[in-house]
Amino acid sequence: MLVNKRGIQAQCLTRQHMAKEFWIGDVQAGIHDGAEVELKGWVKRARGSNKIRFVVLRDSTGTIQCVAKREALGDESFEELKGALIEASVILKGIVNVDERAPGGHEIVVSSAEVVGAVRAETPFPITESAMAAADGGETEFLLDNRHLYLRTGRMTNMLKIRSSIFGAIHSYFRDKDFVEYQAPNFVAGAVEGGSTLFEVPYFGKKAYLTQSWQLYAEAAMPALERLYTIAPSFRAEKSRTRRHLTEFWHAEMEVAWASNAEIMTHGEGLVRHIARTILDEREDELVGIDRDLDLLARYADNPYPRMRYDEAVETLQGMNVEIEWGQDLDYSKEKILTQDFDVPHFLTHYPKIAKPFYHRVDPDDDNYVLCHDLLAPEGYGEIVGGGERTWSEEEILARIDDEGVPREPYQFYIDTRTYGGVPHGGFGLGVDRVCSWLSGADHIREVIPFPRDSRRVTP
RNA sequence: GCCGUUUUAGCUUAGUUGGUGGAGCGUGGGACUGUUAAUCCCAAGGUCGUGGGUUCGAGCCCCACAAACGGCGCCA
Repeated sequence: MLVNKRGIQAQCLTRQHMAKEFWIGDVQAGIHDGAEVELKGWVKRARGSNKIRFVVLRDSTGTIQCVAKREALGDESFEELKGALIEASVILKGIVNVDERAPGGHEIVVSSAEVVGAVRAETPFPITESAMAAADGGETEFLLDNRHLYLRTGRMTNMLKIRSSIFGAIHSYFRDKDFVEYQAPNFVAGAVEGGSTLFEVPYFGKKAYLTQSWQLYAEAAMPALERLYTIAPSFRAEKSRTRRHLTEFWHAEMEVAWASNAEIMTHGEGLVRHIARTILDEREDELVGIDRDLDLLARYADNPYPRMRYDEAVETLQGMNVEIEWGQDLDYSKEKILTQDFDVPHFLTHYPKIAKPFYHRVDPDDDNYVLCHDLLAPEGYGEIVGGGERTWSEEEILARIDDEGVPREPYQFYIDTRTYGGVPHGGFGLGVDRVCSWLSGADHIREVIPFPRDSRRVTP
């Protein structure tokens, strides 16, 4: 166990006035060697004989072996500890012993034991590590039904910590560049993406929808804040059953006034590379814990992301004998073929106008194209960022809304952004869960969010 | 919406040409003073997803339904 990179000192200071004084991660880092500690945690596993018992205790910071001897504990405490089943919560007191025989190099020689929250034998903890290993770590129906308990397992704990660092990295990237965090409503009247993927909700006798994106409301605030971002849930009623889709997902979006497509892409690349760097700095142990290749992540953090026009991508695919016609959006099967040889994410730019919604700005140099970009992740994880310049003149936005047969009325506030001092601007949306999934090497996007929502599951 | 696969103990699973359903984990009991997913012995725990059919006989063959999972379209 390595010394925590954020600094042991800081960890102790921030926690010292809490009801819980000692943390397993700190003990394994060696800062309590030889001292008496009181550990509060949960039983991960236990083994031993009638005279000596080894309890592997876990808390949010790690695991440690605790050695309990009958002669030292006394019969009563020893028997109570023997009855502490997997996931029972306990308080153990003892001396920290440096011992090579213990996993992690440290163990607790227990002097007193108290079971706080017992687990009954009739209802043992249903998830066993060995059974999970037999299931190959997969997301079985059983584990999804017991998600609230599955969160306690080592793999999920690692995932959730990595996820936390990714959220933190998004905030720090934007805040370091003087972006303002800004919130949009989740109940909305109109669509951003296709209308067929709207979740309809009854709203006092009217119909409302769950938002698909923060973007339109961000554009309304763009003239006030100029550089803004959010991290918020977006909702899409897609019946997609893939490893990349959720019906409720976390969306990191940004909007910048006076910015070109190229400038927005620079932010997209900067953000993704910053995220990769941050988890390498903050979550090395957790990434190793889920068997992620750190060299791959370093490559994603340290190298520039190439940019390729849609036309080039189509030509490349046609050169590989893939059937594709100009004007088609790239579906996943084609993305996958295109990205299979990528060693870092690639931007695809300048899609045909007919493949994209009305808010994308038409390329003034060639009105068959729009000034947009998608960022495609390697390893088959697909699109992680979509963005571009917005249609910003009043005349053009009205024409594009009418062309696409979209009603004007729900978008009046959006049109007003152009009516009153419209300026060139753009932004992007990043699928946070997709980034978590890709950077952690997960088999499925469900693995990186605590309570996944898809077209067939809203429980637990 | 479409295509495919699966469903056996609390969990993970084996189950041959149709002939009395086995195991590992977990749980209970026992043995063991240093274990590393401890080991060893014993025990409890199964209307084999539901309904129907074929057969002397169905976990296995046929039909219907259900649920779950995987994939596609669409997207972040």
